Amino acid sequence: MPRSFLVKKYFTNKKPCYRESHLDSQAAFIPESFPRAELPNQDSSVLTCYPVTSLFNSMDNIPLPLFPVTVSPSLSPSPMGPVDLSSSPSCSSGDEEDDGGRTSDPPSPDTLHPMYHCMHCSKSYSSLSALSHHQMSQHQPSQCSDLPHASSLSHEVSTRPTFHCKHCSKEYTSLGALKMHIRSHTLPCVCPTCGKAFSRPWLLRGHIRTHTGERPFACQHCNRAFADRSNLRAHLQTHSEVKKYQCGSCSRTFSRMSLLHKHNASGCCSAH
DNA sequence: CTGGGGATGGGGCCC
DNA sequence: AGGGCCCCATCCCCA
Repeated sequence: MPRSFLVKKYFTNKKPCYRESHLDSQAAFIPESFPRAELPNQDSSVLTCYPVTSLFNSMDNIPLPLFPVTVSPSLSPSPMGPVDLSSSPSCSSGDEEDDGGRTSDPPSPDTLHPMYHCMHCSKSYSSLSALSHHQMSQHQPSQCSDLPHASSLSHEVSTRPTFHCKHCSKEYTSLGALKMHIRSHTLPCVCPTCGKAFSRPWLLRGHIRTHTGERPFACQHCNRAFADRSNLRAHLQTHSEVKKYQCGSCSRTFSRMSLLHKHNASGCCSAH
């Protein structure tokens, strides 16, 4: 089951272009077979994640919260616009309220409330007891037995706490998942070279390779090497006669899902 | 137009 | 619980 693509659409339209043409000349063969991605020692210092709430402006197109969640003013997007990151090099100063410059996310405890939803109506409560009281008073069994799905819904499901993102309408069943998601809003990992911000340290590491030219993932079949394992995987498909992604109608195979999608979109099979 | 490379995003899993 | 990594996916660009 695909995972990430289900929620990505918010961000897809405005990707900055970070192409570095000089990288092509540095695609040297690396004799090691599929080493783990590692950064040179010199990069260890740049892996620090810096809080940059001001970059949050790029998320303007994110839907407003649909739920009455608590929003800390300090975490709100800055109205000042993008900040000159080059002038604020290594923040990790500890006075940031968000995450203190650490890699884990801001959510201060008082801003992350699990919400309990009534399965019979759309009301939400910040405590289980409040929900129970609501259900007892408003949805007695005799009152809700005629609800369409009342019998099929388990009590556990209805009272499972959910954690809402205060920046968008997404909700999660675990605090960890929510924290991970919030990073996509706060983008705490900033490239010291260009100021580009990322949600996770390893994304930043991959990005830094675009500056350093490091390509730790080498193809065993040719001399190419890649900075990203996924790109190597896609490349390996080009060495295969039978590609991984096959058109269901014409049996033609493709090395990438996107190519298959293009193929389908072009009307190869549907046009007939 | 097509195929491929580069860059990036995000949920889930593992440690 | 949190960080790192895996895997999958997408978009852009170029040959």
